[in-house]
Amino acid sequence: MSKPKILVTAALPYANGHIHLGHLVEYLQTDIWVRFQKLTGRRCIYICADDTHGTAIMIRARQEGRPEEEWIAEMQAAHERDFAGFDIAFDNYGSTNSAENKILCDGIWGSLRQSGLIVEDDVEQLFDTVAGTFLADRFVKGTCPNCKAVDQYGDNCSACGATYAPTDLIDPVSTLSGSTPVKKTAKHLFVQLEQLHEFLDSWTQSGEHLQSEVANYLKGHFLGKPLRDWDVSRPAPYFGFEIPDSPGNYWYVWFDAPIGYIASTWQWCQKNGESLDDWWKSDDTEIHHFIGKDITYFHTLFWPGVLKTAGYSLPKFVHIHGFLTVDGEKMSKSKGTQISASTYLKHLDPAFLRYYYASKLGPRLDDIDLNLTEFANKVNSDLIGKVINLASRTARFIESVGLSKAYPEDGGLFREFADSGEKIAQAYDQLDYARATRLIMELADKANAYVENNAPWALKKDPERQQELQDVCTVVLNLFRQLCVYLTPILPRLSVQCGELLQSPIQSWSDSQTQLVGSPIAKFQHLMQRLLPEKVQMMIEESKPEVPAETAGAEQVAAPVSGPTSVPTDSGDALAAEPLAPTCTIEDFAKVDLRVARVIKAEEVPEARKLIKLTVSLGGDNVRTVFAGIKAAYTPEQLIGRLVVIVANLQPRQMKFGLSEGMVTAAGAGGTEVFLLGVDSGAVPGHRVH
RNA sequence: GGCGAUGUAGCUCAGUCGGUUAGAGCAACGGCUUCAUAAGCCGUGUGUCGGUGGUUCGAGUCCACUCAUCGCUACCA
Repeated sequence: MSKPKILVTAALPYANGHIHLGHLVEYLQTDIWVRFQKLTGRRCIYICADDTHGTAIMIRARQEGRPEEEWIAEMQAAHERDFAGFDIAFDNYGSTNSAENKILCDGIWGSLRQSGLIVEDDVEQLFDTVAGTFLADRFVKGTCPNCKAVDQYGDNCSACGATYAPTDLIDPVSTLSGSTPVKKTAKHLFVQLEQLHEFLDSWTQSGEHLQSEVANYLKGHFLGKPLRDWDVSRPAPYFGFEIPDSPGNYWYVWFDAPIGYIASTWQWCQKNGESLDDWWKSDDTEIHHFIGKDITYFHTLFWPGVLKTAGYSLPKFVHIHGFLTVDGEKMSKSKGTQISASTYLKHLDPAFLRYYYASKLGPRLDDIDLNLTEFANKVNSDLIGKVINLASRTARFIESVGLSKAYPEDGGLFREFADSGEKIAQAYDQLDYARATRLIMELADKANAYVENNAPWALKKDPERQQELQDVCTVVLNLFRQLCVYLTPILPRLSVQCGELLQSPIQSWSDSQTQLVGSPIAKFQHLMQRLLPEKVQMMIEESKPEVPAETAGAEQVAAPVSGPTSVPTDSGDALAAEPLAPTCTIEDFAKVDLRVARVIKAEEVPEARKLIKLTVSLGGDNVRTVFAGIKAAYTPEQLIGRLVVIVANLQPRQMKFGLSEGMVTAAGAGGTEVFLLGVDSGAVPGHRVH
């Protein structure tokens, strides 16, 4: 009997902020696991979506003066771009604001109604008559009813620690409008979770679905007493889905958010001719949720309760991870340690972070620390010094002859590497990536020692020993390939590069068991650049706020995934003006060879209206002529000497004024709005852009 | 306050059912090597395993207390 297929979800990022390195712990942990499962031949899909509803989005859109839909579309595009930048490969990335989600919410709501779980009750809340909306706790400030401290939020007092309802605040003020809110009663709908108490007790405590500390936490914190009713509705105005049988009321964002997992799966099913029931109502599918520890409650009590009631499969496992700290402290905007995904990508290779996180991630809820010094050391030492170095110190020796015809005697190394596959696979499967990387690096050490003991550089000098040289390099490159197979879930790009170098793509975990002999190898080129510590510093500097952090207010609403998220807000005009192109694969992108080049000459072309004739150097003798349509934005003098990024393998084009042998990349709308792409210091002509 | 966790070498962490002189990687130091992206190899660790007390022939490993750190504490998203 074949193993069940696997459906994996990561928490839905909230459409109110950008992805930062804290969020990425989860998406990378999940991506690595999915890639591992796929590599071993398991049928597995990775599902995610943007979480788009709620008061915070509504308020934000109002502040921006545009429709919520526009705002969330823009955020979603940014999220997807960030994920793609880190090689996080979702099978489907949906949105909770989708037609599919609405239909599913309706159905699940019907089940809850039918099961008699829904009750109505009046809730008194503060209402902002100016903004015309009920106020969530964080949108109200006032004087603490207990200690009389002023300027406290609606839920608890930072001075005395008292907790209270916002309606208890003395002299409350709405942070939205500055007006004095009034008390107003509205009807809310509740889910009586207590009716499912017995089921939740056994599901959470079975030891099969949760980490033990999570089960303990739930037992101690919630399950020891009656479960409270869960308020799942919000009165208008609210950005979300209106409840069909309760007009004027909307589902609370946390009701429809997890249903987004199903909705996104449904979209995937539609695209791939699959049946949703095969994935969400079948014993032949294991559902695995990956979440941060801050949203444990929703995924381990409420969500199983909903699934159970509505007749969907329960999660096989909810994997919960800890938070990210940077240099041992909470991420801090002012210290520049709250680093956005896009800022990271401007400076550093995503492979670095993928590897570093992997090397620190275990199966438990401990927080993981991004120690910036260790980050640079470890990445350089492990990836460049140990693994990649194996290829770069041997491949060149046998570029012309390829691999030996028969696999040489290697003292059992290949066998040993192959046999380690099982242990490494087990570590991956158990989410113990730290162990997996440790095991892989142990092997890399052995491979390097083999190089040392067999000194191919000495063999090279002796014409009598060329066969030996080829044999030694064949062994090392085979070991290198085994390491690449084992690292594929973490470093998919390296895996592809290894396939190109040895002209045999890595397609399966079992590739680590087969020897490559008698085949040619490609000309060696660097597989990865070293991590320069100064780039880390630049990244931190760029992450620091330019102005002091704004005081608390509507801007600072937490995202559903760990960590604070307020970041500068850019307008969506540029994106709207030119919508995203259809998705391209990494292979598509790899066809375009972008190179850093230096402008060594720039000349006016008198007859041309838009063109400047550039002579650019890729280093050495490699000089070419490029015509660029940037006359309105730049003068030739401004260009000489600077570094640009060019498309270096573009088919040359005969233009009126001469042959253009490439294209200079630039952003902007055109005309005077043209901004050449530059590179951070450190790059030199000839560097490829990856 | 309650609850869940964590506290082992300068840093990040392993230490399985309690059992001989407590381990790894990084960093540091010494030597070797030069094929490689100043990469590699060999060698070097006097750590009261947060503290106190207890159980035991024996505890980093179990128990109690204690200190420190982190997180959660549902109508916040």
